[in-house]
Amino acid sequence: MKREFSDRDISSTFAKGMAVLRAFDDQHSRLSLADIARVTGLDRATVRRLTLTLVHLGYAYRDNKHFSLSPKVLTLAGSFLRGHQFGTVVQPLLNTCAARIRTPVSLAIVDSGCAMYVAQSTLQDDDVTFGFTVGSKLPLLHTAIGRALLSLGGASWSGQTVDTTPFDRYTPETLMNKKLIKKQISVSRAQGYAIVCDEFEPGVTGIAVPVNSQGSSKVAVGTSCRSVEIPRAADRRRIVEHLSEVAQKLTRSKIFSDNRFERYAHVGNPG
Amino acid sequence: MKREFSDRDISSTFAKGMAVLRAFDDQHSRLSLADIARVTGLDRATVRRLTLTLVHLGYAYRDNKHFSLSPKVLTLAGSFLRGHQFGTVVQPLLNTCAARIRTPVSLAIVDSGCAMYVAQSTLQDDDVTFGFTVGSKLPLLHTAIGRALLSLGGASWSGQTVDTTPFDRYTPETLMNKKLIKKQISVSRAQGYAIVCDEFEPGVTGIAVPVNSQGSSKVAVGTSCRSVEIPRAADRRRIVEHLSEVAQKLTRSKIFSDNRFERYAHVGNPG
DNA sequence: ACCAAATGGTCGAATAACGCACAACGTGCT
DNA sequence: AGCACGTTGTGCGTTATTCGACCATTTGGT
Repeated sequence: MKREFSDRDISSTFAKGMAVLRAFDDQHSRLSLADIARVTGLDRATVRRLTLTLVHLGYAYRDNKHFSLSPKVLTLAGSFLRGHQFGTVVQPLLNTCAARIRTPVSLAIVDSGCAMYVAQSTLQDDDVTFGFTVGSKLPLLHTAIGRALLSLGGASWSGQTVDTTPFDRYTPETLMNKKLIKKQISVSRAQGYAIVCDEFEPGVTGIAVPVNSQGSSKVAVGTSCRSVEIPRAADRRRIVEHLSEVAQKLTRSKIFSDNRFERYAHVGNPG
Repeated sequence: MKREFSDRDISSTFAKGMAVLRAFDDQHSRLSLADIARVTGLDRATVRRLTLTLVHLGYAYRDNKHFSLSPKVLTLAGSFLRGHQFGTVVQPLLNTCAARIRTPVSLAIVDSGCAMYVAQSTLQDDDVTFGFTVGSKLPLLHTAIGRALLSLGGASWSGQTVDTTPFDRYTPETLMNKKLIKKQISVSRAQGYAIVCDEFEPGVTGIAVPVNSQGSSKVAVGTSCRSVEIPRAADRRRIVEHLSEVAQKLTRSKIFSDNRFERYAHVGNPG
């Protein structure tokens, strides 16, 4: 019989297991087997086996008939973070920048149609918290950091992304016209930074700067603050300058450059 | 034929896939297929299929004959963090505490014989960085946060852990005598905090406080600073007080309480 | 208390994955 | 070159996993 999905080089069992892992998200941190089966669309018996495997390996806990992720999943993220020197290089850069501009600074990349935070320096003594963590996803089209990411890469790519990415009206200010969004992205590309007011969260303004990563990976660094707190152009310029400094240092650090991200297989074989 | 490993309720394929994921650690962020096979002890053909599956799903990148984790693995951690309200509750607590005591504050749990960081507030404008991130693992026996964790749970458990956990001599100050380590743990248990000088990193002192989680999960909050910077007992007391305040607030927040962590399967079936 | 719907667990036939053995290729060494 | 070595890729028989169906219990409604 034929395999319905892909070649022999891909293990559907493992793929299903990862789907089970991903079934746990922000809103659904406690799931029953039936829940997981519904979310993933997999057979219930299969879900049961895979979930019990997860418990057996220590990546999930069981509470009678509910399951939840265990902290052990953090080890996977930690390997990535330290392997790419986030602890020693990236985090200090974000920290000092956040201290200077007095707002939380985040680093994001593009992941499957979203901007995803990969590092963050929250402000100390900050009463406001947006609740974002490493791994948080934000819309690409209606956040400053998203538009900074879109301004990397050519206009054809960003235009295509704008055309194909669905989005909601998050606030009354959300730009719904794709043409206007593209215009804003090209403005951001020209001026070297993106600023978005109240389009995603009411009363919150984001400012972000793309990181020129010398390669094809798309990285941006940005910050958020209350819209009322950046009235003057001088303040904005100061923030942009500090973010740009971080972006430059990241570029020079080569952490994101060349073939560490996104590049697939650049063979250099003679012949 | 018999199964060599466990029942029908566990999928060895999925378990092997997770082993491949874990093969990538701090030191080895770029691995070839043969490397992965060696590290995991799995068959090379199997490793090849599982790794290609990982690439197919977007959790890993391929660079000709080397593989590395992709940022997508952070989504798994993010689900855990936000699902347990780390962004909204835990992080602000750590941030304000770090600002008050002016040293980085971390939250750790016990994970397979180690203390593992699950949250952290690095100090802004800090020139020193230990390079730890979420998911970092530290020894349980020779760090303050580890001994704070050991002071939770009974003396029998901590004693057994001390007896069975292998360790190295990290510095000249590292306590090598298990009896003395147990003594230190019981001192920590009595006084409500742990302090460890120079035993893991030379010149670095750690102070940590256990979080009474009302359940069986083991959580602790701690900080590190240069040993020369905490000469006076008053300073230490101040740090301990602030850490204890965080611990109390975490206890009251119930994030770690009852059966969210560590509890396994308390079945209530009659008969 | 009753039934209906949903859930967790189990079994067997169909199917997918494993692990072995072998081939192809690139690399370094004498 | 020639050889030894390490690595990636591929077939095939054996083994494990899946999927559907079937109970046993639980849950919720009236």
